[in-house]
Amino acid sequence: MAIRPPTLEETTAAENSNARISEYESACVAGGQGEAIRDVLNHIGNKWTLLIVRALSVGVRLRFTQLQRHIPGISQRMLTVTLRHLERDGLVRRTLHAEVPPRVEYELTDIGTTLIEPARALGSWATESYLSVLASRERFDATLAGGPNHST
Amino acid sequence: MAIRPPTLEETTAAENSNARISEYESACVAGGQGEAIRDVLNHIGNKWTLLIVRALSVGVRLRFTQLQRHIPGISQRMLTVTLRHLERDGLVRRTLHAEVPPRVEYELTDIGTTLIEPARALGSWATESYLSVLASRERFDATLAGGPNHST
DNA sequence: CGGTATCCGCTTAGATACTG
DNA sequence: CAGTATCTAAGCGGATACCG
Repeated sequence: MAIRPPTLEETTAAENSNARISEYESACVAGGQGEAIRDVLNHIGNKWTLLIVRALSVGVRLRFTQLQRHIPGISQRMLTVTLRHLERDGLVRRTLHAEVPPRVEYELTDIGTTLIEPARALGSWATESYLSVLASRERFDATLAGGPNHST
Repeated sequence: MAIRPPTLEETTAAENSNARISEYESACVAGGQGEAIRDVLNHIGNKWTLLIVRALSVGVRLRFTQLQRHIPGISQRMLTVTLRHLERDGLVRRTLHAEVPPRVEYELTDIGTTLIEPARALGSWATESYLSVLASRERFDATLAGGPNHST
């Protein structure tokens, strides 16, 4: 795919002749990246998915209870649900060993492994920008303390 | 930060001596990246944020209505709400021109600009993996059609 | 051990109507 | 033009209890 953001000129042109839509834009909407991005974000944007991926990203298979220890605060239910979603999407492989007591192990699939890099990039960004974001929020909230009208 | 995933040996060691927690793990939980990641994901993981960032990533200031045209399907309300969040977090700058009719322009801040790369990485991953994910879902749903018990 | 089932509250997002 | 206000439905996530 050779999709790239439009240049300034293209953007301006698209704005002026309101009817035309650039390749970039059409790629961002329903048929193209928009749907994929939104669909993917609906899954990896939830509370636990990236944390599970990070836990599995070391490349070793982990059992249910091990995962739970790796992700403090997650409930049994949410761990099950999130793992199920990841398995359904083909990002995580679940292996049930028919023993007593049962043993279930989880690992990233090949596709799941390709998520590690983007996820780490995002995680790094989050870590590096977090202080700045927190500071900005404080400033914003302090400024708006008086009026409900944003621009007053 | 010199945080890196633990090696296999470290992980195994951590599992065995259940009490110890590796640097990587502690960085992933509440005090460290976990909070930042979750907080950030709560914002950028919603339905529209990344689409807005992408629209603004071309580096040109866009007006409210222009943004709305760039992101088909977004409602006035959701555009307002999402932009407000981005502004509060210091990722987007809002400029109100005191004219009649009013003109408001939005652009990425410096920090907002640093989000472009991770966002694009994630977007690319989404686009490239989407077909595979969809296929996996179909397989998963077809296999489970019979029984509610996952492992049966 | 590794789940499932149920209930319930909170947040998100869409539709609609109104405004400086 | 660029919002705000209100209402509502759906989804996400937590707590608890029970099961193979």
